[in-house]
Amino acid sequence: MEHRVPLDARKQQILKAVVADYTRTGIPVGSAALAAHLANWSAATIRNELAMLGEVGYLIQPHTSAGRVPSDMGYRYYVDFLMEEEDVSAAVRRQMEPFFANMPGTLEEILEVAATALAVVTDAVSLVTAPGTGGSKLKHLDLVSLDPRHALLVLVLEGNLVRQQPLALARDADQTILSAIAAELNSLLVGLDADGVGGAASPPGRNLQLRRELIADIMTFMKTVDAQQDTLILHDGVRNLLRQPEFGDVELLRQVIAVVEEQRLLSALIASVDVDHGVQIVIGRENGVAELSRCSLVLTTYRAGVTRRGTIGVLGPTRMPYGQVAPRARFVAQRVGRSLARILS
Amino acid sequence: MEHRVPLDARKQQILKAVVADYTRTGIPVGSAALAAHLANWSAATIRNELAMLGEVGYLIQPHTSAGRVPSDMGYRYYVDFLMEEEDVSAAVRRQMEPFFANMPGTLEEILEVAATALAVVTDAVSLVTAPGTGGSKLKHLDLVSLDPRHALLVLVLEGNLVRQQPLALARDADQTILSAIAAELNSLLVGLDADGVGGAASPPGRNLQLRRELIADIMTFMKTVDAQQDTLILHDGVRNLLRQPEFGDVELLRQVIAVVEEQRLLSALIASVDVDHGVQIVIGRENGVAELSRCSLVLTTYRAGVTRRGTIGVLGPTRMPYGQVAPRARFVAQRVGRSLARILS
DNA sequence: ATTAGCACTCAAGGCAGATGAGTGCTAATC
DNA sequence: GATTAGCACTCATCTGCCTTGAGTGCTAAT
Repeated sequence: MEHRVPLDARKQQILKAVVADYTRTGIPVGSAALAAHLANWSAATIRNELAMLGEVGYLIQPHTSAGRVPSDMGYRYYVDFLMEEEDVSAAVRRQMEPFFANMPGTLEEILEVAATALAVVTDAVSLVTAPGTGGSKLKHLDLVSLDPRHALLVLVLEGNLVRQQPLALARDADQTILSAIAAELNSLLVGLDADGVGGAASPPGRNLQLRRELIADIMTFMKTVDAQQDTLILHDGVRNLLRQPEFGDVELLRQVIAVVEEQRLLSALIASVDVDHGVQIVIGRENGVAELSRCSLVLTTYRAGVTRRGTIGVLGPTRMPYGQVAPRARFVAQRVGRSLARILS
Repeated sequence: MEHRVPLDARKQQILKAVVADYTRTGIPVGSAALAAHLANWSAATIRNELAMLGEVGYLIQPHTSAGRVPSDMGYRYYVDFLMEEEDVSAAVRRQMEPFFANMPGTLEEILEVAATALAVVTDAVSLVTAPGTGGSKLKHLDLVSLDPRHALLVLVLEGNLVRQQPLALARDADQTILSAIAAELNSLLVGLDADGVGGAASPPGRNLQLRRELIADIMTFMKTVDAQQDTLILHDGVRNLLRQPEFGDVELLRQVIAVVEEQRLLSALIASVDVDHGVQIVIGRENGVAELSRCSLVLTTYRAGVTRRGTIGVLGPTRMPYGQVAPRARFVAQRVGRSLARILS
């Protein structure tokens, strides 16, 4: 189990063929099948090479009389050195068309549509996180009177993210008062992030106490928004997993679905994605989550405005057509970025 | 296959015992097991009764040498006449506590939490629809300048539903102008529903053209919100299905999950729920969706404010402890109603 | 009307042998 | 020295066969 043993050209070609074949059929591939593909060498030669690839840990033999299957390490080598990305075919673009055609107007809806589209064209589970707000700045605020002692705080944050929160007021205030205060606070706070809001000092005058408390409330709420935005993960396409033969074992499947539905483990995993190095592929056990040891992740990021980024990706069986999935994920990420550019300032 | 054949007391008792046993174990129940429970009669007597219950269609025998399983009709009789609802136990309440304890502030989040809690305590898939807005009224609006030709329209609707939409403006307008217009429109439109907004006439004065177009935009957007709100269905707990032995067949499971994820069929089904007749139970084939023929639905409604209602329910295998699931669904629906009452005006 | 007794049915599980895909090794070939 | 044909060997999978036992329906006794 050496680390990244270099391979000569023939071994590379054979490894690549094994991955290709196994990805397509899902059954361990033997020397005869390979010899048919790679006409240059006989089955016997290939058998020798297979044995060596097995020794260095790139291939696994489920049992003595079976063919070979790529190990996690084998996939890693494949992905790093051998994989060729296919262009996103016209057929696939057409398949996604209906989703993108009437792209809706709000952030959440766009992400949802993207998740669905990506799930459809990758035959796996798609994962989409909302763009982190990472200390996003206040763009506008409003106060709506609910009753004399309660108001609804509405914030418009950088990126046209709208969030609302009901607040208890320290003293009675009707809509007229609230509107006046909102106007004052707008001129005071717009352009600041949560910390900036916390440090802002309301000038003396009418309703000082009330304004001070509202500023504190606004800061708290902005921090909450910043925090929660990062953890939201949409997903779609769980149904696709059920078609994969490797999940014929229902217990295995249950664990995977549990991880996807419960999100906790997933968000940790996704948080570790390197920022925008194209597509990042996490293979099998590399992900460190025991329940996902038979799964791989293909992750990329999309841009939401100038500074913010979200993650978009795919969770599927380790036996996945990486060469197709990666460009499709990137494609959807780009479309999302473009759609967001339309609705974000 | 008569319709709703009446049963004498003993047959009722036996049917009830069959349902109870089968629900617990998941394996067809035979005369011996029943004789142990119902000490009054011997296995032979029970065998006779089972045969008769089979003839009228309440029980099914998977094969000659197997015990009996309730048919959809059998479950229907059970649910209508024999079922006893269990109180929601202290243990279950405790299980839900953490979810309800820090109930969040927005509608979507509350529904999401409810879905999770219900899935956990029913061991099935929970379904939650947002409350229909059904012509909800405008409570407040705001306009935020994005750039001279674009503004973000923010609506606060009855029930503190906040929705936003970017708009293209007919002519340049900065934040000062927009704020002034927003104030005017507020006094003009607040309290009206989509149709009312459409019929409102802006008084002559500055920016009349702009105000008119904005009113049209607002009406269109309100209609969109009304429409989309009704179709949203949250779900959680797909993982629970995988534990049920009846879904050992992966293909069957795939169909169910596909229906849940794709929503179309589901929303039609849920839309047919009678308004607030307590809990409604749809058993097996009754639901009319072929893919869900082995599933049942337990549906109820929650109140959101005075007039609005949403649906909350459970999708699980036909073999489901209806006597437990129904009260738990009702319980969660009540808690949702109460939480919404807090955040809705 | 109920029930004990019994022959009968049939799914499920275990076992033995056949099948065949695929291997590793050896010896021949280029 | 590298390649390859040949071949014995391994072992999962499939098949058919048998056993087991749960559960039945029927008959005759209570």
